[in-house]
Amino acid sequence: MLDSTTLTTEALCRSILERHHDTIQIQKPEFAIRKLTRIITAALDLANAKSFHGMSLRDLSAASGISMGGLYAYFDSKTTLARMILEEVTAQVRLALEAPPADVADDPVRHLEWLIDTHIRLTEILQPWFVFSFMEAKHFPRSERRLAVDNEALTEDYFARVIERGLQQGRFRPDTPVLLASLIKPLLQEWYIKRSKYRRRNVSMEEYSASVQAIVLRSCLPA
Amino acid sequence: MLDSTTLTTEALCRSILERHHDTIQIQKPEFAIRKLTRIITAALDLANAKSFHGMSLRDLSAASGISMGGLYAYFDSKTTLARMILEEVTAQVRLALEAPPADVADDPVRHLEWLIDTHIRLTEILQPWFVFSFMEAKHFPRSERRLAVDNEALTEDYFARVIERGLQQGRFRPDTPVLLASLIKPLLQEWYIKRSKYRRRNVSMEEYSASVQAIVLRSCLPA
DNA sequence: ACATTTTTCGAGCGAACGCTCTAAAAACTG
DNA sequence: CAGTTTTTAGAGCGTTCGCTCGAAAAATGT
Repeated sequence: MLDSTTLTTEALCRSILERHHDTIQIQKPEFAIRKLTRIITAALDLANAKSFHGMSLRDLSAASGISMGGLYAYFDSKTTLARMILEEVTAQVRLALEAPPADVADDPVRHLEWLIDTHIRLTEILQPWFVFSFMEAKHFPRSERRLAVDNEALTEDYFARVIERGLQQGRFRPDTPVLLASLIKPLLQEWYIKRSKYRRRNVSMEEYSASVQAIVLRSCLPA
Repeated sequence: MLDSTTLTTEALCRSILERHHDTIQIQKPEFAIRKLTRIITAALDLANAKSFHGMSLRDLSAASGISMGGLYAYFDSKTTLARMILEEVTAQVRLALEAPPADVADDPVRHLEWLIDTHIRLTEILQPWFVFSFMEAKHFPRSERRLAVDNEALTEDYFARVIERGLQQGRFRPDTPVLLASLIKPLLQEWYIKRSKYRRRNVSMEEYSASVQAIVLRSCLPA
């Protein structure tokens, strides 16, 4: 079960530090994590308020309280900073969705419900991270763009495999829309991209999750 | 019926010229439309390849074949250029969706199918325009951002009204997901935002439209 | 206490940005 | 063809960008 007390920004930054320990010039890990957390927090704030391009490193320096030069002890270019965030999002999606509970994995219907609910819960906790990945990915150099594309393909694949299994087991109607797996993804993205709109309308995460589940299941369950 | 021979870039640029005739310094309309078409075409190309921020006016000058100074006879700032495109997209959505054929307007089911199909056809013809509106809107000043938000609210409203009517007439199941109208929109956006993905998979517009219609109708029609 | 390493700092670099401005070219008018 | 208006061109302005670098400061080791 996903838990917002373990999925903290600090925890993700620890993971980032491990992945980039060779390029991050700071020696003391605990020290580095604390500062990296300040940097990433500020970067997500600024990038989501304006855009990653619109956020200057002087902005980031002021918001994080770390000098221009100091920032470059943690990354060697602005693009690397973006890559850190993109890679971490992919890693967390993998962690969250790859291993469903045993009692869920057997039943395609429950598995589908679980995937939808888990994805929404994950993006609720890590909303700024997912918004960043989605909104900024298009504007990056090729290799970084691939990261975001692969990330979406990964999510779609989890759904495609469950739907395929449901069809084979005869649990889903044969005329289930072929594109269903592809079309679930935008339904999940809507939640974090338009988060403020649903907050304004007092739509809870549970309501949203239930609506998506209803739409998906009614299009693949026998009438 | 939408027609790609009347919905040309030139036709939209004529509409833009009329809306901005007071700030565009060129006197001869036919002349202005021809050049404005070159500018907008190049701007959509460049902005969608990189991003609107990433597109410099020197890029635009080179791609459109119009000098730096010449560009400013058509707009007084880069933001105004963006606003021209955003406003035109909103206008075209209005034109396309506001007046359904008489034989469609009476039946909520057919009306819903028509809205979905028409929106997909519209965005197929004007794909670069819609991608621009969606991708770039977040990064603009407040007033321009409002344009894009209103645009989405407008689309959602067309769906919300039809669904409401279907419920009142008892044509739709009472437990139709409350969020259905909001969730149709991301399904329609997926088509133009990920256009290249579906081209790669040989998914035709008709297939896509049918899938979306199936998903939507199965969640609101009685079982 | 000093020596050595690690970390912080922000002024400064070249490049690119949005935008302006004036002189020349082109297009009309009579 | 001269006179007038309209349009074009691109160098140049001030600003901001990503990024660097050497010196100061802090932390650590002996």
